Amino acid sequence: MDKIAVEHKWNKLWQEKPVYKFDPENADNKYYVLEMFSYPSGSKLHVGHWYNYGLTDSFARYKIMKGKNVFQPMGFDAFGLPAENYAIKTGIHPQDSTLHNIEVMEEQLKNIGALFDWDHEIKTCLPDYYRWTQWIFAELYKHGLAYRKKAPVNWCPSCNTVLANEQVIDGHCERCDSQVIKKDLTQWFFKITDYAEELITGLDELDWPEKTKAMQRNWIGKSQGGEIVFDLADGSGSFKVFTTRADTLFGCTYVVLAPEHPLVSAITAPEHRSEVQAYIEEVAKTNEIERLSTAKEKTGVFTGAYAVNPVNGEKVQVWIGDYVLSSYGTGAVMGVPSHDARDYKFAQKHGLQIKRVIRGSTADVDDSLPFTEHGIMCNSGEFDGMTTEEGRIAVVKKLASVGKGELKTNYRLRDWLVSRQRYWGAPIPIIYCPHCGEVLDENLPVCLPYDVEFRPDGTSPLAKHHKFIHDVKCPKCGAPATRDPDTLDTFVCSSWYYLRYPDAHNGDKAFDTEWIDKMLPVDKYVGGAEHACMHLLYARFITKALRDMGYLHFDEPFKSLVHQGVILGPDGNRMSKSHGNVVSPDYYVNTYGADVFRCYLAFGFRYIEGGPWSEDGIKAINKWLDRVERYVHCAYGSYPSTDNVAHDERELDRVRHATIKAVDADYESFSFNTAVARMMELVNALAKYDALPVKNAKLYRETADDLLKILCPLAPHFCEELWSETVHSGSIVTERFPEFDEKATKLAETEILVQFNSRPKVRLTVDADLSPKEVENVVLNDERVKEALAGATPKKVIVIPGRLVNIIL
RNA sequence: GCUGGUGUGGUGGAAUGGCAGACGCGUCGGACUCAAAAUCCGAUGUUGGUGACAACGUGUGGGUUCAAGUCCCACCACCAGCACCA
Repeated sequence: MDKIAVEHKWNKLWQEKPVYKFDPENADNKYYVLEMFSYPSGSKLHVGHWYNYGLTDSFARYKIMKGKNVFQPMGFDAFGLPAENYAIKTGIHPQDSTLHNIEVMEEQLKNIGALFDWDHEIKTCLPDYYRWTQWIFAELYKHGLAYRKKAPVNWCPSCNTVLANEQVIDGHCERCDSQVIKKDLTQWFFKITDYAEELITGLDELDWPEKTKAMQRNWIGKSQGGEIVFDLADGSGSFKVFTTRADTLFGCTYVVLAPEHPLVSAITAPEHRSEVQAYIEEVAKTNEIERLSTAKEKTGVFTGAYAVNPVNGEKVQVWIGDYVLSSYGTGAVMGVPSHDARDYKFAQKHGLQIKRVIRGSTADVDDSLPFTEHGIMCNSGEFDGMTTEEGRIAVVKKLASVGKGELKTNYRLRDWLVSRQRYWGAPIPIIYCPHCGEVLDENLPVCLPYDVEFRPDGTSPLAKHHKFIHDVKCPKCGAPATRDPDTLDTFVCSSWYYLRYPDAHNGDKAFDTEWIDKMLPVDKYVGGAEHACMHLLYARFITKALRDMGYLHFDEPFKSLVHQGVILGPDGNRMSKSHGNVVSPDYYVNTYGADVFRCYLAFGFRYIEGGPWSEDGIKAINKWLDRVERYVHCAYGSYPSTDNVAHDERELDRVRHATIKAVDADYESFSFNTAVARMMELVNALAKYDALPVKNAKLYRETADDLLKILCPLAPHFCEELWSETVHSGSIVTERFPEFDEKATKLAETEILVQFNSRPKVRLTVDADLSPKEVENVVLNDERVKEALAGATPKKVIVIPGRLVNIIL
């Protein structure tokens, strides 16, 4: 068969007259399969696209054959930096390059032969989509989940512009290499922290890879402890510290405030002022990467002020240090050098007192300082003898009773900064009025103007578009006003696209609530693991926020998640132009065809693992499909029918049923490599059978038909061709996946291994349906076994039906 | 440092606690052929033995069990993510 010609033929026929379509009338039986949509880059589909889209399509096809009403849409995450950077380099407008790239990619995607539902296609850069992205911003705003505040951003003083984190390389600007500094700018945030707790607890019920759930838990960083009030010794005020180890409070010998802490300038003593000032300026210069480096020495300066340890009234020094983060907890920590490695270093360096208050709970522990293990409290007054676990609660409760503390849970998760000083994104629908201030623009879409100077020169590109910024009146009072010049992070676009797909052409709303309540959640979501803490977290947040607003009624967007592995270059490195190890699918697709390429990707790797590319074996897959073709032709050739069923026919039937059973389970669990292996075994069985002089044409044909059906998800064009070549009418694509007969998967007789004291000794064949007791009898009465026993009486006989018998002497 | 994962022949990779290495690749041998390609058949964990066979063998060291790649404990290596989060 000329596989490539055959693929072209069926591709064309299927596009003219689709053989499968999602049926909206049958939503009760829906199965929503979703691959993470792709960024429309200028280059061709790479191996990773094929791996993700090709094999997930095989899964979707399997589900269709299992009778599911599968919905598998496709679209493009079309806003974003690369298009804009490309425009800066070449002068080609992002909209033009993006829409062109999408056209090219649509064609390429069709070559895979996947059953994407193009009627529901989404392009996030078009107004009929981003209009609703803006609507989501508006709804979040109305519900207090979108707000503006000053935040530190990466600022390049030479280019005079804000940089995204990815554009900061080792603390320097990627374009001009000058040192990046932190600058406070007013930015829009989404209040994802309101959902921190539910985003953690919700993970428990999700069928997601443990790794990904762990990453999200870690990212959200729940931490239970207490806030403790320290009064200033001079009575001029107080501040709080957050700690998870209140049990060590008696060992607190100093406290450290973040340099940005609001109290710092007020409490600094005159003789320390110049030193403190210099330190704060020094800190402002260092970038965040350096500041947060664990390797960096713990620096800090004394403010000259003293605070009172509320649990024992002791006076302790107040320091400032850059290792204390203003954005976490209260921006202040207590220093307990005896029981915290970092505090220990700090205290040693600055000559601060070290006071032990926890001892080991058993004598044999190494209790040298700093002692960071759990143990028993000592030197802690009334709390002496308590375990650290009891103490960390008891101390806070005691302080709470006198108004000096409370139990508190903190999260590491920060609110989501969504402002981007970039052109190619969805404009933020906010208007600034001189009289009314910040006003939401509900007249959507706020269209992104085409004629914009997007070369970076220090301000947001949209800020220079006079008409966009100024041609607007305040919706409240009608006064001349201005628009927000920033655009939304593209992760906002991708945080809700799965909700739009089922209702992609709805012109009245983002989606119909009743309809998406039926269509969601996504039943199987497949994409790269690199999105664990970004896209996958944002999407969960947006779903929960929309649920609380009443726009939908489910808690999680993606019930079941699979990460495909990464196909590396032949050298074991990630494929990249700089490594020069990029493998293009085109050569293989043009040489062997899309089906062979897909089958090879299926067979060569564990799907979730991936691995280095190697073309060894792609020929073997090609050869194997040729064998399939040969035996299918053989089944429909000139062999006479006969009812003379010999042992080997039963064996063929057994392999057939066992294969259907195994392949069914393999598709279900994305184990495509073993699915192919099982099918190879079936072909081997057909080959043996073919060699027999006596043939049962009916069984042979049924087996060949079944083989084509179970292979169809991985090689749809190839199987369709053979299906139509033989006597069948209609498409194989929508045939039911064959059923298997459990009884038929087993042999009538099985070989069992007889072990003596767990060592293999004798093999014998017994009827498969014997009970364990009967097997034991047969074995013990076997001549060879008797001989081996030599009259000895077994102490114990262990029978594993169908497998082995272990005789213990 | 923390979290998660991985570790099996020359190689990609299989194994609900029950005969490790399925299925392929590669290699070796053979058939067909004038020859080659294609195709087909056979062998292929390591070591010893002509041999039936024996011993060893799933990163290392212990343990549980009649039985461990699989379960438990301690470690090593590599990969990924997070990392001064109080």
